[in-house]
Amino acid sequence: MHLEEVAKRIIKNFPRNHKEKDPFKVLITTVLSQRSKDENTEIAANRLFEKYPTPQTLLKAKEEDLYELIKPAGLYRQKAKRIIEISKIIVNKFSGKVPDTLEELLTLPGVGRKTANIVLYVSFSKPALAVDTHVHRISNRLGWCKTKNPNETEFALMKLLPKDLWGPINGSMVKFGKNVCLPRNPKCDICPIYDYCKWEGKK
DNA sequence: AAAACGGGGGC
DNA sequence: GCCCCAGTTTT
Repeated sequence: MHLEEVAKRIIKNFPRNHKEKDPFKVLITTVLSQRSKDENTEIAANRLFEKYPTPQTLLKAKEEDLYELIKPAGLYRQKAKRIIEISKIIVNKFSGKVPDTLEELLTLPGVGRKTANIVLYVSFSKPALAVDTHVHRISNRLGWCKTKNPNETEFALMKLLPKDLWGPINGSMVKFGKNVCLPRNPKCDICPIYDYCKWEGKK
């Protein structure tokens, strides 16, 4: 089976729907999600947006006030500082709109390639690969690439897959990574692409 | 390339 | 206590 067909099978088996598309909420939620579990991220994001739904409202927020709201996501001091700073830059430099290019997004504090690419794909429907540890690990396990870090994986996957698959395969791989292709004890017995995996460690 | 950053929650 | 968690920044 061709690599592209395997990718499509992953996408079919682990579909990912992004309900929220508002660029500001996607951006801030993704910053909150860094080094944090989904459930806790969601609690933090809901509490934050209930009080501060836009960058304009966040301009007046006190850092200490954000601590309590976003605490469940962890690293709350650092994140509170970044969220306020991001809001300032968006309002003052980008006329209140989240920028829609990789270069501009990367100028925001706490926004790296992974976070920027999520915004590009989810909110602006642009082809983008947000390569995190899951996508990195799985791409290498499958034998799609031999890369040292997520950055290299991003460029490897861009060459391997057509643009219209970048966003979908990314999200689906994360889901796959959390449900089946786990870092430590992968559930190879229920893996839908077991036959196409070149990993020596597979069981 | 590696270390620092710096916290909640589960076990 | 120790580990993981859709990372980013600094050294």
